[in-house]
Amino acid sequence: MDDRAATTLQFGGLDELLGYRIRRAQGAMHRDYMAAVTGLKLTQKQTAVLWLVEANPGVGQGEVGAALGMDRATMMTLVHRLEERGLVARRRSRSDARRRELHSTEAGARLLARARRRIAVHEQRMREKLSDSEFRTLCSLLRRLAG
Amino acid sequence: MDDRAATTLQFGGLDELLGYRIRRAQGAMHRDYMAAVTGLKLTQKQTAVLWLVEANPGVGQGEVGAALGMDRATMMTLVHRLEERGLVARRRSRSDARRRELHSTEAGARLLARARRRIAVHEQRMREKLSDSEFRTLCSLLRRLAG
DNA sequence: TATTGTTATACTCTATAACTATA
DNA sequence: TATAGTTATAGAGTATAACAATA
Repeated sequence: MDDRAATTLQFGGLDELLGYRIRRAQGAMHRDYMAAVTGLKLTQKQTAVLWLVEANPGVGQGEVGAALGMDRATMMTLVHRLEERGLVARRRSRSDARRRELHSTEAGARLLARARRRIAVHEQRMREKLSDSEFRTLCSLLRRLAG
Repeated sequence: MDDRAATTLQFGGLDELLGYRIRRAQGAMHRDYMAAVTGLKLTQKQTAVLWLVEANPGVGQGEVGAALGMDRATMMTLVHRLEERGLVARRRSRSDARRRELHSTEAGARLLARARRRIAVHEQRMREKLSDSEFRTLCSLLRRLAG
């Protein structure tokens, strides 16, 4: 018999903080995401980079980083790993030699296609927790918060 | 002159994913949080642990981890660091020697009090982006998503 | 056998600072 | 001078597996 296990945990207001609520929701999304893409070895961030590179062939490394809220050094780590795995290619820009243009490789495109199908299932599973209208409201509020 | 910089980045649907929207919002919250608690050396997670320990003196390490969505090993890393810094104390439970009861130290309580004041400002700043009613809606939807 | 904590290990994200090359 | 990328370094969160102690 354990008194403590039976006792409800007091949150002392922690669970009323926006920061806490978002962190928990992101944690739940992350775990479901990881389960959904098992075996593909693609994190949320890596997928986002691949996704943007495929949608914007030749996009600058820094632009992708800025779009995803990462600084240059963080972006380097990510792109370096993707390049090592042959999922993206880096090319020097002809118009500005400082730039590195990112391109999706065939392997990258194939892997992204597989990931997309898995993510669709994952998104569907999470969205089922809300109505369509609630989903739109949530997205809109999250966008305002991030902006 | 750079064509690319002038061109709007195509998101190709990425920004319509719930996973993406939450990640971006969490990123924004995290950056604002870190700016708010500058100098205290307390991450969101560390603060959450301190907060729960203070609200539940003698709480089990595993319970805190479960409440925050962390597994035992992850929790160990966190508690270990807090203990090293003298912010929490670990004691063997008398009723169940497997358990470790967590207690806040004076230094931990003092630091948490300072953090709380900073976090209140941070929360206020972020909440200003929404109306009161929107804030409540957002919290409720996030809770559903995490549950 | 099941549970709690622990350790070792590994990977990812994150950022700062200093550096190179280019504009 | 300013910008884009790079490298080195460091801290933090995350999880898996194997292990010890205890129930």
